[in-house]
Amino acid sequence: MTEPESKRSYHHGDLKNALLRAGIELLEAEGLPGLSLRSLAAKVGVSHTAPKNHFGSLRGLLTAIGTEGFIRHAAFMQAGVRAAADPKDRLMAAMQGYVRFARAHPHLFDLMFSSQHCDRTDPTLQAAGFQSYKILMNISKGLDWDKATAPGADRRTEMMLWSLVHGYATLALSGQFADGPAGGLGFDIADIMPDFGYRQ
Amino acid sequence: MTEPESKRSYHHGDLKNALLRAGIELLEAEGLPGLSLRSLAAKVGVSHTAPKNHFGSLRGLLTAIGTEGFIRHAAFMQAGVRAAADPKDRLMAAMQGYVRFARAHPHLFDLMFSSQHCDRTDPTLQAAGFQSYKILMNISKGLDWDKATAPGADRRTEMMLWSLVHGYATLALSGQFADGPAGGLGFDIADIMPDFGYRQ
DNA sequence: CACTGTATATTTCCATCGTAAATATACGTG
DNA sequence: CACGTATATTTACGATGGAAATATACAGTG
Repeated sequence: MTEPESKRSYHHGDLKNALLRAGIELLEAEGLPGLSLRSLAAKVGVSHTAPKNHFGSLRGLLTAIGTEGFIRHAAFMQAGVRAAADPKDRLMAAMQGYVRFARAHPHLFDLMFSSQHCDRTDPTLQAAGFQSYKILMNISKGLDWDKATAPGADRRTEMMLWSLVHGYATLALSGQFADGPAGGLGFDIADIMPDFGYRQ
Repeated sequence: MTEPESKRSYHHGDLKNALLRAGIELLEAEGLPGLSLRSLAAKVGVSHTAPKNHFGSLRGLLTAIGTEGFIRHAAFMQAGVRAAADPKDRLMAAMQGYVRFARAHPHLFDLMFSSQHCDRTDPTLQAAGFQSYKILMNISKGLDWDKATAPGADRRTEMMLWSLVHGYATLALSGQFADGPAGGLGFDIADIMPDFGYRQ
């Protein structure tokens, strides 16, 4: 009774959001190959060209889904950060949130960073991505390491931490840590994070 | 006159290698979307179903290309390593080779790590990937950091370094470092690598 | 209320794609 | 030479994203 879920005859009324929600569901259930304009339209109950009015093209739809992905991604990072008081704990919480999201929503995570499927020049997508980055940005301020006094230290620190956690998440998802000599599994992001200190 | 490049009538003679070479060319020239069985077959001058005899399917072809990618990737890493005598220099050379390859062959690099397009259970692909990993493995031995005495220290060190360099390469390729507040560019992998020491 | 412009959705059509099945051709081995 | 097999081709099919023309409903304006 709160939402207009009733069947409209011709005009859907909330197609854009419905496509987004159903699109994410399809993506997480069947992966990217299962998410076609036609299968999505069928799931929502519209013609396969209806999405074009709202997203322009498949690429546009995927970009919108990627944007929503970054919003949820930021929420995962922020989750443990609030509770932590110590800078070190906040950093660890953000990193673990990053990885936790990747593990919980692997297909969405892949899509978000795929310039293959997303239009990375889209301002909305960029803005959403920056929200995630900003969390790491705030948390990495004051981190002490050998380049903390070099020119552009803050930017360096952000890039170093982001690279580390993103690489870990990516490699873990693609099963890269599993092969190797005898299975490299069993190590969390916390186990491979240098124990940086904080100054001030 | 060394290679049998002459026109054969029906049987190509060296189709498998020809498809691999032309496939990599197509990939680097037009990206993954441009590399279709049909466009590739046309480029080589055979029917679009000919590749099936050698690779089974498109996925099989892409997996073979990914394998070749790892071989070249390992060569890029190894390139600077030989010349360097100091452990630190060798580590830096390997890392820079990793990034240099990603920058020089972005589409190939993407494909190699894409479980979307490659069959990651393929033994040949896994073996090739492990060759790259082994270079980093040898070089990271003896690296000194706060987890160098923890259980499974070697494995931790490998994963930490691999995550760092792979994350950097991936994020750099997807243009992720470029957006943010005012463009995060201008920092090489050397600029964001903690200055680890070596023991012994 | 009637009229009209616009946003939304459908229908139809097309080029491209990967794959399967049946067929053709050449090679190698006896 | 003959025969089996590896290699290529031809033909056909279902699925996909997109373009274009058409239909339907909505929102103002008179």
